Amino acid sequence: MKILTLAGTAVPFGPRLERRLAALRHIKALAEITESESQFLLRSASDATSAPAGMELLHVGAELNQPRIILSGWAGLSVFLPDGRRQLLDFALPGDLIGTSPRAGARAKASIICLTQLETIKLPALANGLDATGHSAGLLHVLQVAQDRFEDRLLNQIVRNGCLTALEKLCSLLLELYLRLHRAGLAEQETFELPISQVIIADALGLSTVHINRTFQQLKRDRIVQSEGHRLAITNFPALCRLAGRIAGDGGLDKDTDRI
Amino acid sequence: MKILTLAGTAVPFGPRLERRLAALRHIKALAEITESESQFLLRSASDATSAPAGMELLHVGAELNQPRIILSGWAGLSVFLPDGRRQLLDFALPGDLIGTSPRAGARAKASIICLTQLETIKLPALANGLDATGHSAGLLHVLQVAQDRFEDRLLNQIVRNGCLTALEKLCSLLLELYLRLHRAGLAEQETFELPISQVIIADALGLSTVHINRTFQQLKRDRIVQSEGHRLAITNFPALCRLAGRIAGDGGLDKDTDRI
DNA sequence: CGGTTTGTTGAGACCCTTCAAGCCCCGTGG
DNA sequence: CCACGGGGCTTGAAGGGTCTCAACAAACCG
Repeated sequence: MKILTLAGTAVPFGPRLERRLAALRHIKALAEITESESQFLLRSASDATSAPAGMELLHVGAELNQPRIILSGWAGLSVFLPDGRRQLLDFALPGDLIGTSPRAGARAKASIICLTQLETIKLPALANGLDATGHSAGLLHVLQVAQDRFEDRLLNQIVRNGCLTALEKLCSLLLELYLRLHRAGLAEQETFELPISQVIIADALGLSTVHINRTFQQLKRDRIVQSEGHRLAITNFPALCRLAGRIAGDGGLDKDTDRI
Repeated sequence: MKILTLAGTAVPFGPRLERRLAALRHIKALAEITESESQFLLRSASDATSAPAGMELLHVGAELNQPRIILSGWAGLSVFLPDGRRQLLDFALPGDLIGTSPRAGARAKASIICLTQLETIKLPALANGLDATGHSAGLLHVLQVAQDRFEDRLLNQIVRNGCLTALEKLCSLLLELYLRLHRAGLAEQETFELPISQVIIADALGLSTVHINRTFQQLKRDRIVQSEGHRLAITNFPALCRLAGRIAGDGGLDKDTDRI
């Protein structure tokens, strides 16, 4: 913990420090940053804050100048139609960067809603005052990688909601979630925590909850997945990939892209 | 045409110059650029090239380092599934910038297919060697605005394909196309050229061509649109907006955003 | 002019939705 | 302690939206 030995820096200690280090780990998983950039982040990160499920973390139109890292819990990028329908555009999982954009002055195009209790930690604005502080290259790259993955997920979501059947949609979503959680270290042995209700999955896939339920049952009946409580286990990975539309063969775990 | 008077620059004249000026107009419609940036673009733009319908302009995985402006014709961002299904993610219309990204080294996540005969003009790489040439701020802003609109359209496409009915999907798409063409100066009196077949619309909306056909007929029967040949006229704009899910009221023409 | 693409129409089947009801779990309050 | 209520999960039945298949007309193109 050589960070603590740095002269003149007011870095917290104990659990507060741990949260910041966790956030830093997530950042470093996106792109390589310099030691001085790490220090900058550690110093200017806030303490972790918690928000209850259902709370709106970011309103449509809000300026994207307040980056946060999700430490635990799930959130969802949502659009609400005038008549009450809701469409989930994307999930935000632990380790994901939200509330920011590589484009200075950009505004949120949709709300971010807590799907579970959510623990986040605020970071300094990464894009705006970068040049002044001299921490540009690495942090900019972090933003760009995050943006790149986000765009990948949007494209996948279009294909999912566009031309797949309900079974394929569900497989595609479960596979994406698994791969993302796996990369974040939150999935082992093809098993992961799925802390959201079937209502939310229905909103993401544009299906009714009743049909999500029946489709899920089919997936279990066919021994492709298996669940107890909120834990989901993939028991036939190749079949899941095939149904999800992924090209047969490897599971894509070794690839560096999110494309499914 | 003071451009021609510049000493030491090899700017073409006649129809070749006209194409470059058209491309420059499209760029300037995205964001303000300096006079020297304009000169840079005019000098390094290539001549216009034409590609037939069906041709693949950009392959998945290709590096996004060859910007082009569409001068005429339509293209489509497409994903192909192993079993032959196709999903159109986005349309590229005259004036749109393709084959580039604000992220240096980014790669195409989907193919770009000519939907009609397509006339394009190549520009110098805008993102890569920017700092060296000194043409950075304005051109970077152009890229970011283009990217921002692209992202807007992706989100709209998710909502469209996610939780709308066939009628609503079609209205939403027609409205987006109208607004984009209107901004590009290609629509007047709520009438525009729709040079694509119903098959392509079906691929974009994730519906069968048969159902697109019937839905289109319903739209005409309800006197919301009207068509002769490949020209489409919106005859009940408020109704179209309402069905498209837009909040009742203005048509959104005065707003600066693409959100529908 | 023939062949291909596009638009159109009908009939039947299938996927998915809606509505309704019941169950289980859990937190709340009496 | 139990009663109560709410949210999530499950199930059935009926209906509708959309698909597939098939055929044909019309437009387009070489």
